[in-house]
Amino acid sequence: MTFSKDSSAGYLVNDLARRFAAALQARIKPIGLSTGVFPVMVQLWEDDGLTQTELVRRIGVEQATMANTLARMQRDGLIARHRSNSDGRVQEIWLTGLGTSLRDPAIAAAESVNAAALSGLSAEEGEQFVHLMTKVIRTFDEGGEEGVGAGPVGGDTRQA
Amino acid sequence: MTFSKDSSAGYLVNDLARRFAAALQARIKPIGLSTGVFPVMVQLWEDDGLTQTELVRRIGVEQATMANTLARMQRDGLIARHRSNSDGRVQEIWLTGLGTSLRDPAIAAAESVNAAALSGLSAEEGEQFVHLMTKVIRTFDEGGEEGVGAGPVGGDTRQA
DNA sequence: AGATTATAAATAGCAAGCTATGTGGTTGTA
DNA sequence: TACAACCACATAGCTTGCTATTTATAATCT
Repeated sequence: MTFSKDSSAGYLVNDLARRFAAALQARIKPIGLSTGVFPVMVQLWEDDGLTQTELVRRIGVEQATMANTLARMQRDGLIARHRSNSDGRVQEIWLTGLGTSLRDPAIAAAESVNAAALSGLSAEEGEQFVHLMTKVIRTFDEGGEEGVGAGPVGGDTRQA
Repeated sequence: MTFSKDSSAGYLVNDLARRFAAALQARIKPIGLSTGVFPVMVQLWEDDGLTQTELVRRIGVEQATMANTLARMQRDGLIARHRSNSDGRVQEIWLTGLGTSLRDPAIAAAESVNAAALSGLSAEEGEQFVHLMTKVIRTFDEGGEEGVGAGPVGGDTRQA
């Protein structure tokens, strides 16, 4: 009855997340990126010119969080924002040359973090790990109304 | 080569951590606790009167983070801080009556989050999940110098 | 057309993490 | 004994997340 943190899924997930973030930060800070910016860049490398709303939908963070992140990204020269002509409320987010150029090193950094983190697991265990996390995320998504979660978190969890 | 976030361990861990945190927050906010405070309370419920340094060591957060968290906890009436007589630098952290009284409901809340989150897994899968997370954390700990991580994170990872 | 409602984004303010630095108290040593 | 080094804690300032509210533009409904 002593609530062992060593076997609490929530405790471990939180611990792991901070470790992953620190490891990623260490690798991408030298090229001018940070953890909060990373998911946005990933989306833009895939589809440039998205709107803020669409980024919010895909990444699953709150609109206010996204607005702040984009402001920092603009300040740091990673993106530019243009008002849409068809709808005066909308802003399209476009990568700058700098932003575009960071793609390959940034993705390499992220993949190296994943590889290092999973290096203690067999290939099979690594797949299991990813599979189980996906399953738990799905549980949060489904149980959202009745019980598990309470926020947004986790945009675009469609089953391909 | 499109860096699929759906199979990136780091991406998934981060997503999961935010979901767990939101779910826990929703359950403990009504009793006056928050996610940052929770690990500190767990330690104090186990060993009251610890010093800040000892809490830092056990929880694995930076000293500055702990100082801020403790300040909020004091402001909110969860703890009191007394200077040690034997060493004028040290402060002992003691739970207030309120802080002590929250133990059972808070632990129940945390356990209900874990149960809900893992409700989509079989008992075996749940154990696997916890086991794999522990293993990945150990990898970070070991590989710390040569490669994986870069911060502190994860206090007291002794193998019982 | 005018008033209401809805939507996109920004802003205010807080929590919780981090790095870097400051400030006293303690220790050890020349 | 004085001073240098060390240690515990606090503070400053940043990022990244959140909720709640505001502002501006569309869209809709009499």
